Amino acid sequence: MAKQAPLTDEALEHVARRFAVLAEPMRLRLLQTLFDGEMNVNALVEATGGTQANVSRHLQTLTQAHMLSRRKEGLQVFYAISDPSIFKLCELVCGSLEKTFAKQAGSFGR
Amino acid sequence: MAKQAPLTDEALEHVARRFAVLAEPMRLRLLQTLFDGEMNVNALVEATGGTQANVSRHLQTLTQAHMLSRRKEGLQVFYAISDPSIFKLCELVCGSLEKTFAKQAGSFGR
DNA sequence: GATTAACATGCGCATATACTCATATAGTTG
DNA sequence: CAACTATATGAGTATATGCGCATGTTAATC
Repeated sequence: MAKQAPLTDEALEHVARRFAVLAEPMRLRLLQTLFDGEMNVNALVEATGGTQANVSRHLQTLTQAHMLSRRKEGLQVFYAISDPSIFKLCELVCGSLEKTFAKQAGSFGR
Repeated sequence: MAKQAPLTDEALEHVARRFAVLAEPMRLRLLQTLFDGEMNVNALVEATGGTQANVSRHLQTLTQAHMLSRRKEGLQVFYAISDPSIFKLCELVCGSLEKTFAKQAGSFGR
């Protein structure tokens, strides 16, 4: 654990943007679905229950954030998680949320 | 590492909300400032350069998300990081961003 | 109890973004 | 080249949220 140097304003904005990408339930669901491995858009549409247009947009956002990789094969496009830190991030947040919920003892709802 | 069970829609929304709280540069700056330990609002206002009203609002958001603790002492209110996972979260994202920037070789700016 | 200090909050505005619908693009097959 | 499939994208709308300004609230001091 090295001592943290304060981040510049620009760095903070980049970090914030990265968190913002993860701040949408649909994108999290897509990531979660991709935990099992590469998938094409249609499969993701069916797995998540979203519309094709919306899923496509979120996949674009995730790809631009360098969290997903994009591989074209004929008519289909396959997406896969390209940033392993995503797994740990989700684990961390889930673990932290479990503790919070444990404290609140099931009485969550804002 | 246990196998990940798929999260419910409700759980996904909670995770998303948590990420959303971290998706603002000003809130990240506040957290970063609080890495050194407890501080009162005035000190945070000076350290971050924000307005008092804005800092207060962000502190409220962070507290409601159970990331900060709030301690009142006379006229002053002291805030401190109450969720240790925040440190690891920031480390993870920063590390991941460094890799991304290394690939882009400094040519970031959308 | 009036004044002052530290912090919180109501309100309005501006901006960002998620969603839907329709349409465009790329690639395959007849 | 026409028809079809898989995916992407432009336009419009609705909602969320960050910010500034002003004001409210709580607590200490005179």
